[in-house]
Amino acid sequence: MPVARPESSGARVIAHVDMDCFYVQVEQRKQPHLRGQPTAVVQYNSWKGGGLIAVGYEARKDGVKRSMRGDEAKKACPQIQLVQVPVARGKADLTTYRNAGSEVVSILSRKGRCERASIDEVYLDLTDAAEAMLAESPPESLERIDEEALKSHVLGLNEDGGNLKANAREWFQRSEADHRDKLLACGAIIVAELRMQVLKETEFTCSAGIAHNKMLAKLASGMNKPAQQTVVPFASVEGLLEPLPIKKMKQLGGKLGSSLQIDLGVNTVGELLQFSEEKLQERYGVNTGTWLWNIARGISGEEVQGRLLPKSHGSGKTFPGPQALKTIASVEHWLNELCEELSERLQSDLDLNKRIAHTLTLHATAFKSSDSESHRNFPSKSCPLRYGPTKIKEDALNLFQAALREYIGSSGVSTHGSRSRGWGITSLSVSASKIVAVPTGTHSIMRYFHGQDRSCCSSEQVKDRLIPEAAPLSPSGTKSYSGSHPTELPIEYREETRISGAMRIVDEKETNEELCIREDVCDALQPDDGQDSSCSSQGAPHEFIKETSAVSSSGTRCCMELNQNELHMESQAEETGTKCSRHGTRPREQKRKMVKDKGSSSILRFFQNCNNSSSPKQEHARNTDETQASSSSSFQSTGTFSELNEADVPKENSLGMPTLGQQDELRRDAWDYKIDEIDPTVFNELPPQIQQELRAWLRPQKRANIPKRDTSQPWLKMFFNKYGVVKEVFIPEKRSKATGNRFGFIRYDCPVSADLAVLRTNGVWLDDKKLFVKLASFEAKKNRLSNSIREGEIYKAGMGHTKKHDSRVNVAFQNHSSLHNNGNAAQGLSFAQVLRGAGETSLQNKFQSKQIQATEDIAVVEKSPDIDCSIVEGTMEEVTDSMKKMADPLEVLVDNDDCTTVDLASDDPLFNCHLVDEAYEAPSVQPNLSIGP
DNA sequence: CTTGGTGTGTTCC
DNA sequence: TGGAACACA
Ligand SMILES: Nc1ccn([C@H]2C[C@H](O)[C@@H](COP(=O)(O)OP(=O)(O)OP(=O)(O)O)O2)c(=O)n1
Ligand SMILES: [Mg+2]
Repeated sequence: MPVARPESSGARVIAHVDMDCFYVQVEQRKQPHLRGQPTAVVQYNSWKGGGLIAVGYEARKDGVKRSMRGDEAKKACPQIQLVQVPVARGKADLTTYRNAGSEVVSILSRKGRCERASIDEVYLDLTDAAEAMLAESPPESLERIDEEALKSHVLGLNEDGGNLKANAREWFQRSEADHRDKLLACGAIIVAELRMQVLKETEFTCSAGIAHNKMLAKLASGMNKPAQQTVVPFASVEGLLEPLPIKKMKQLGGKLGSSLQIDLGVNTVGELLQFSEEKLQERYGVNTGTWLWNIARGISGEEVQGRLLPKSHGSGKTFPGPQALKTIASVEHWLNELCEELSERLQSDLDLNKRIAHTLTLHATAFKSSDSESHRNFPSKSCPLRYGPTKIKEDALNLFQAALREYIGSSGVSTHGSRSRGWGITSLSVSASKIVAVPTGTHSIMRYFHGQDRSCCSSEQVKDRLIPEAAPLSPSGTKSYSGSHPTELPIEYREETRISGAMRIVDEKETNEELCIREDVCDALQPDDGQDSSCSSQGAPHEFIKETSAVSSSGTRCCMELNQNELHMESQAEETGTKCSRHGTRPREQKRKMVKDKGSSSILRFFQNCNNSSSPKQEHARNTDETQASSSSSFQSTGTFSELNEADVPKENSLGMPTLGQQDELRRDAWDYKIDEIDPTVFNELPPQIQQELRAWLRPQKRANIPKRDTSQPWLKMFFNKYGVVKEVFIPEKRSKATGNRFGFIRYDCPVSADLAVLRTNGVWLDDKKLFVKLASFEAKKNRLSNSIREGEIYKAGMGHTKKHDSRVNVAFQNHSSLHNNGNAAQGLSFAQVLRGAGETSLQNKFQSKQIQATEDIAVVEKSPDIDCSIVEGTMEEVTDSMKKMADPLEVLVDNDDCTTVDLASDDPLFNCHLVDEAYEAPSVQPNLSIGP
């Protein structure tokens, strides 16, 4: 029953809620005997006791920090209890924490629009609820205000003197208070209730900030940390921000913040006020400049996104040091593990939330030992995502191979069979993104995925059946959960019974509808032979979260531009401006001094690091590189920074800027400090080398360019190693007669498809024939080819996209790959489905489905029924045949860039060749849709 | 192969 | 666009 927002005040009530030492609390709930004890969560304890990722407040008192090793933590706090992160498939498994986060979200989303900001944080827009409370039962009229609310810290209230709670009560009930303050008071009461509810239902404590925008709320939630809440009244904003070190502000904790410090000399938010918006824009770009100008004044119009579920899922692992993967086989093994986890989570998301991911991405990091100076990053690659563990594994491996070829190909390091020659993989990850809710319709996907199991069919049934029994962690609703878990299960068992982290969004409009997606709606949904197509495994949802607001509230969501406009408007309106108070020079000197002191302590730390590490480091240096060793010892011998000048640094430096790699080595092996532990406040007092490094660090990470020595055409190079290993490249002298374009041929070690039909039929390359650019959309293609191709005429079967092939051919017109490429999925268009054998869709009618039995991989953009699409399997002849049988071939516009090399004899000049025209755009990696051996 | 490990989200080109 | 870079939990 939201009350309309009064015109008079655009003030919002925004809360940020952050769980206290979250993973630790999760573990303490699981093992209650840990409560009250100094506790931390580690992963992989075998090496140096593992790495800490969460630290309880008792242990923090002893100086235990996140990212310490387990051994260090023990040293700092001998009684510390270290709990290990669960391990599954040989890697850390964060499922329990995701699920715990979901529990919390399901509670915190009850009172207003809610945004899941991270695994343990949410933002809430409580404006409506606060306005409603103010209208119906304002705090001043309340007999009793929640204890918890009264414990709020209210910035600006002098907390030092006298009774804090009395002060707070007075503030809450002041009748003469500003409307905005009253709203915040209501917000604080609501938040206190929510926090109590979280505690009651989950046994977790959390902290919160309540303010007029996200930025301030976030700032506030961290100010008083375990189990407390902090309110930022409008009037306190200036006083809060003015002395605040800029690095404390969200988004300024990294390079941008350092740049402000080093390049602008700005160390506190107050000092930022002196710069005009134009000045900031000039240095940091229009968007960032305006953003900086605004946040310095406490202005942030960013909306709370109504989103309770993650936008992507990922699974990754690092392989540090000697564990680096050096064979394709080991990469494949780990990719398989990662893909299995990912597939499980995708399956859960589908089951619980009816969401489908459309893009699979592979990331990796690698090193090349044969240095070769082109120190490029391992590229990431993506392709359309097909559901099912086996398909995901296969596609991920293909992506990896494509990326590896690119990585290796450019610098001459070779692969020898599957064994690496000079490369190593130090991290792998797969992720799934472009997740969209499936459209509503008439057919439940559950029936398909779960076969005979009717109980999974409707969401209601799922809810009724699964929630109570499957969720030892948390029944939905208000029933509180007691900590009576079975103690540590064996890993295997736990893995099988683990709970999905995904949550079901119940969309009001859709609750009673079954899903329209059916078996082959979307190629993406074909389950493969893998294990997780069964109903049971991990389908157990533990939460259904009702997406109350947001998702569909079409107008407010999305568009950055709108927000930016709001920003401007707000800066003119009230928001929380301190805009008149620029150039507060008076406290500035003091500030400087203060930060300087802090800075010198950081310098001290720096020296200590140097000294502490000098002897072991020296030893280490001996084991590494001469360069490092020498720079290390030169540093030690000089003893002071001021003497460490250019002459001391490795020769390369005198020639110019050192490479990043060299700097890295210097940084870590010779001196052993971390670049972001240096306090830029004292930048000018740092030794020149370190200044230089800091500047280098600040510079945008350049894409290391592929060395230019290569004279071949860039348009040709885009296809190098794209589909296989390049065996040969040849570039005719002449240009295409038709287009005037340059062109070339790449011969791979495998069959490819490309513009070959024309070449074959002609016998002579390119004579009198046109080259056609591959285009994504039917319309574009039609226009482009209108001169040579008539609608309604069948030319020849072919493929929409060049890709690797086995002995058989797939034909795809505007299939999911095209969708992937032209971004339709990303634009939120929904997918209709074509069901084998059923006759409801237009596509079906056109294709007379009976003749096309193997309609895997079908995706149709509803918006453009004219480019309905299909994939037909078979040999080239078979495919051509079946297309001729189609009732209405009008849409089947095929041009002659669609053919494969699979039929060619090995001595054919075009065997395994790909013709590349300079007008081509770099294609993306496609899943290997081939069938057969 | 190294700001520790595993995930997320946004911005820019 | 996809992909890199960045920022954060
Ligand atoms: N570099 C990081 C930071 C955080 N986390 C995980 C562990 C934390 O428990 C959880 C939440 O992060 P927070 O930064 O909110 O830290 P905590 O919740 O542990 O402590 P606090 O009470 O300070 O919020 O995310 C992580 O895995 N790696
Ligand atoms: Mg937290």
